Amino acid sequence: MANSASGESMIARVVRVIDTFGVDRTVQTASEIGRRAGLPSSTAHRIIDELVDEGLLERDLEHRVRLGTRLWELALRGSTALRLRQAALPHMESVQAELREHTQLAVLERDEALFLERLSHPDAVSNITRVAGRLPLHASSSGLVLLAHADPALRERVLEGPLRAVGPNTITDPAVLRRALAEIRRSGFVSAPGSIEAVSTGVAVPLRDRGEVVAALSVVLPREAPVEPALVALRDAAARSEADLRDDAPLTRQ
Amino acid sequence: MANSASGESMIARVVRVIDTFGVDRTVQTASEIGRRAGLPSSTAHRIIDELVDEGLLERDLEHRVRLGTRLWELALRGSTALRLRQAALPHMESVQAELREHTQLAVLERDEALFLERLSHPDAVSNITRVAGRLPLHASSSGLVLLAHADPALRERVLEGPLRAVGPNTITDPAVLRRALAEIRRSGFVSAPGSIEAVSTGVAVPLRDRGEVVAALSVVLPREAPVEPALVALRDAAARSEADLRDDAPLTRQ
DNA sequence: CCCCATCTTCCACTCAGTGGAAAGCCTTCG
DNA sequence: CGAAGGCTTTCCACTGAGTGGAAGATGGGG
Repeated sequence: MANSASGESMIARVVRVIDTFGVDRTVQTASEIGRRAGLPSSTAHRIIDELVDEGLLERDLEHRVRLGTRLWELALRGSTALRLRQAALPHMESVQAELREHTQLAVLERDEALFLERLSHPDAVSNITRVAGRLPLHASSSGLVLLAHADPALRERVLEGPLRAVGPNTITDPAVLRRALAEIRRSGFVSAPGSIEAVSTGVAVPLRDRGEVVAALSVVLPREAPVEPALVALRDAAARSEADLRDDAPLTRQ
Repeated sequence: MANSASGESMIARVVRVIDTFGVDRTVQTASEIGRRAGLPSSTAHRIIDELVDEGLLERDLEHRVRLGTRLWELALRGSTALRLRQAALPHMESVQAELREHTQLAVLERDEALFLERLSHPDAVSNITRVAGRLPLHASSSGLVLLAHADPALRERVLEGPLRAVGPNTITDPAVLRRALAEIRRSGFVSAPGSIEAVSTGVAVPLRDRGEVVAALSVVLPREAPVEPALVALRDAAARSEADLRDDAPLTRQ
């Protein structure tokens, strides 16, 4: 029966195929991919064959399939994510060298925080954040900063939605969250002890491009560590990153 | 007329659309994308609309189109590129801090070197390498290492192809290149003064995963700088990165 | 040797996708 | 202020890219 019984498009199917891969699932057989993507086996094989031909997926000698390097290249080369990371990375390195803690860069993706970069430090407290990983907006310091400066319609949707606890101190009361977000906008930063894990405090500041908040820069401190030095370092790093974004702007203005 | 007059697939068209973006072209109108991808305007608009719906592209309020953050996420989350970068990044930072020079990580992509990471240093000499950028294999220190350890069939194709000069000292004689590659395999590193730019020397070593060369780790030094300290630092970084890859392996063994 | 999972090939069938045409919108320029 | 040009949106008759079940091949493990 052609085309698909469900009426879905080829693009939707390709996204579902690529979406089956994750940090914890970097290699699969074509049959596994098909099952996870909800596709008949012969259809899955055909689509995967073509993605391999285009370099978006790669097959090894045992027929196992991985995401292709070409896909990585296409997705990064002209991306906002790369530009943000390039601008922020040297300054994140400075923060991390000075504070000896995890340092992170996140952006808003739909209704979650997506982490573009995470410089881990062996001295630092345990932290679940992953590069290309997501966390709920209300349950991470980065997410709180992004939510505070987000489009009001999105903010209201998040405030109305379920606010599930992730850590022992995750804010789950909408009224409390609303006040916290207002305070973040006023003060320009957040310090969130225990929002994700009991032993740590996330500290985050906004990173702006032409006045708009485009990312959040954060560190993860031990729970009782003083916040002020981290805040100073983060604000400095954000300011320098913003300057680099401005310097870079003519290049991207096509 | 349906389907396409050229008989090409939807996947091929989507790749052509995304391929129109690059470091020097991060924002375009849908009409520009269509022209560059060789698609009729209405077809281009329709494909772009759907890619936007899936988050692979994003449209701003002026109808300009960028690569989507969702595409970045899908391409990175389960990718070999991310895994290699995560393993290597802390050690690249150490190399860069010690040597105060550009530090790079590259993989083989078809018949070129693709740069996964590049830690730039303000003190360092000028360098054209870009993250998600490519260089010919024979014309960069990273590329030479990757080529030395590549599949023999690929190596022969490169040796037979035109070997264009990129810098003043790029090797363009196949016999000379063949000997250089053999020496790299013997010695385990390359020092390539002027292969890209007159003022600099690239030094690169292989990075292995389960015995196979999966990447090249390199630094770019001033032309007359001593190579030995850089080589020691790179070898150490490669060894530590390889250890981190081994530690990480159970996670990715699904 | 059997079982099971994966992969490959086939093919009748059909609707996702096509692209030219027309019209609307917006910006720039004279 | 109107014209020009480029972009975007909508329409729709048309059709081949894409479908998925069936059958068979392959290979690993018990």
